[in-house]
Amino acid sequence: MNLDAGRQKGKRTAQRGGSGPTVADVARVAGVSPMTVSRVVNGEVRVASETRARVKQVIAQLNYVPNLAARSLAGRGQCRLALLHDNPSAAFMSELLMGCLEQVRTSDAQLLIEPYDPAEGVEILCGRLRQHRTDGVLLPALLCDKLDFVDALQNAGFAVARIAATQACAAVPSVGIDDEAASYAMTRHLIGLGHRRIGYIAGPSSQYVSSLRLSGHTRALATVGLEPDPACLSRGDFTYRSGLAAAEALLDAPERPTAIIASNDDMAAAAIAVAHRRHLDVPGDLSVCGFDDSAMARTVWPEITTIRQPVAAMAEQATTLLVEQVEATRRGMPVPARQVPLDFELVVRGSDGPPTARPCHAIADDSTHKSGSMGE
Amino acid sequence: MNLDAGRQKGKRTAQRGGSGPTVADVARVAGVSPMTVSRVVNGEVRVASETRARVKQVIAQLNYVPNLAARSLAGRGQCRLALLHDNPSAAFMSELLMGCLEQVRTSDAQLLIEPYDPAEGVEILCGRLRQHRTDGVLLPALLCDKLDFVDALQNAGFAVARIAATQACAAVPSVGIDDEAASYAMTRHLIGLGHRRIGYIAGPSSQYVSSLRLSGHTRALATVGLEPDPACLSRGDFTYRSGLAAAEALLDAPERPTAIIASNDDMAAAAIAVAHRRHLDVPGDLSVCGFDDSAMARTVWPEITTIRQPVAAMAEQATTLLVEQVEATRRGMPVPARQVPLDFELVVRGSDGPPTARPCHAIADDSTHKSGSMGE
DNA sequence: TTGAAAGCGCTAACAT
DNA sequence: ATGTTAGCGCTTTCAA
Repeated sequence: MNLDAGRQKGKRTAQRGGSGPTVADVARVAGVSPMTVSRVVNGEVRVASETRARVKQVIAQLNYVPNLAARSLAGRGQCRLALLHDNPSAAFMSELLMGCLEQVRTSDAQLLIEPYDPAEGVEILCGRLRQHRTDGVLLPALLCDKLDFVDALQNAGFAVARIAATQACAAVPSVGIDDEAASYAMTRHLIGLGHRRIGYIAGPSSQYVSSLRLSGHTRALATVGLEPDPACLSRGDFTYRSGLAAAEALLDAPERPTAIIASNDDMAAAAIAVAHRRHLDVPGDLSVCGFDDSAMARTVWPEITTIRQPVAAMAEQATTLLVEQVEATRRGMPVPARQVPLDFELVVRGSDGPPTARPCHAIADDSTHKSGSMGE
Repeated sequence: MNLDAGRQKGKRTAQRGGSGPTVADVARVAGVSPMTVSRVVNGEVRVASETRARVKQVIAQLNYVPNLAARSLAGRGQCRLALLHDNPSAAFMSELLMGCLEQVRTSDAQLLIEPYDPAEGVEILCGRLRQHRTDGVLLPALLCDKLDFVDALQNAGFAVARIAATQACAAVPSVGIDDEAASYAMTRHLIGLGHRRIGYIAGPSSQYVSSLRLSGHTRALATVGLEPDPACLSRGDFTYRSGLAAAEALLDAPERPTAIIASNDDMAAAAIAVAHRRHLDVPGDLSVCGFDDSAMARTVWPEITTIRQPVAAMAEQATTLLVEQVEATRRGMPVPARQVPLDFELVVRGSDGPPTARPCHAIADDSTHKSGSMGE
């Protein structure tokens, strides 16, 4: 309200363009010193709870927001994080960015997006990072599974956090879902619908996540006494094109599966295309499920039932972890590498249904089942 | 090298953790005052070219980088930009973000991502923006074509820049490609390949961009004396699903087209799916082209020949424009709204070829034709 | 538990 | 054309 009352005394306040109230303003109104305000804002302990309450109240009343520039100048040195970027999926990157940006803003860190070309060595990369005064590195999917790469980064003195890693590694902080459990949930879902003959399109065996997802599938099968059948297993390399061939193979089997689970959405979309080419109705004649909830899952028709990773949340967590680490290291008290497991979601859309039963074409759009999953 | 030589004299230099050399360091080594260094760094005019050279040299030698926090604290008040976000395409957003971030960093501005739900009124939005002390708003695709919305924002006192706008509007700074020209180029490309019977899947007439793209197509047709044929025109609403129906209609025509141009990639992908369902080879029996170069264009098979908008570049430009505007306004000297036209690219991939000729299945991968285009 | 003083790195506004 | 002075808003360090 009469905020200016407080500002009157300032040497030459008010005329500044944008900035709002400062610690000094708050201090004056609350009748304390700027220092105390600072303490309250930063949640330090040694403040009388009475004082704290009063200050908080004034802060709210004045709508005070700390000036980040000033804050970082004054010491609590802003840390610089680099988001390494080689994952070709724009959708993934986009959501990742949203999460990082959000957290980076509240932690008052700086975020650089650093493209990484595997062709250039880690050495070169480290050089570039150092030039930018990078403190910590955010390692999203794929990249974070190259353990020696991660190692090299750590040895070079950078703090590291892994996002959506599938290789376990206790020495590095990580956030992610439990792929095995998610895959298990998906197959259980299909079994629950009544499917017994389920084709599976696995990823390339060179990627660890492939075996993780496959083993979740196999475990689910086992719960109803089903043995893995070679005729029901086919491999792709996560591209749409490879999904085409894999789906053809599955549907060529003497006894056609009533459902196909692809280990990512691109391959699932390909499976749908193949089904359509053969004039099979999806999900009437064939259920198809994916994994990842990428953009593809919602653009093709019918929309794909899939597993959603909370990418933004993961990015936020990872950023927090990283900032935590950097600040701890600065104070010379390293923290243990935390592993943060996050929940996945089984998103049921229009591409699956009970076997052989007639279409049920009503798209069960977007009703999502929350599904807990605890990593390690 | 012996950077410390310069730092020796400082009261208590060196021991700081991250930060590198400061203006003072540079000044000392160069034998000038900090102010002069500041002037050189900011490219001010009134500096003897000799002095400037010397300072620049020292800057390079010391690897000096200005501390943004200090800079913004000291006055040249960092401006806050909000990127309004309602475009569902993650790929678009992602690239947009990359561009913004890059430019935001070099202009020393702050970027907030502000989701916008059209359901909430502009009023609410403005309130939120003001709370965040927003100076300028970045308006990407779709949103920026709602002229009254843009107006409201300007009237509320925010600087605005439009990205990939299709509605002309001289009062607001904009960057984007010339959709009409791009569409013209695409059709000319197909004509050059020998196609004469070209199906076209337009966007909904409610979006201005649809007519822009359609008219470019029609103009190209006219260059070889072709009249627009109703049987060759079909409409979708930019979704994959609508593309399915539109393509069916086109291919049901008594005289089947030898090529289909869809006015975005999702619908083009749908057209390919329909073609495959009918056992038509793409591009052997039917060429299919898209628009936008979205992720879809490279995930389906064959990969889609399409028009690429330089989204990142657009975002950079727009950010620059916006910062320019905000700073001008602060100094009370408003600048005219600039319209910046950017070049598009015709990206030739595997989904098109000469009519009826046999496949030529060799994917002409990623060879891209630069193609100039001047807006308005 | 609180406050006072000093200064982070930079740049306006005034000297010179 | 260059230098001086003073402070941006905050936090650190030290004192009360």
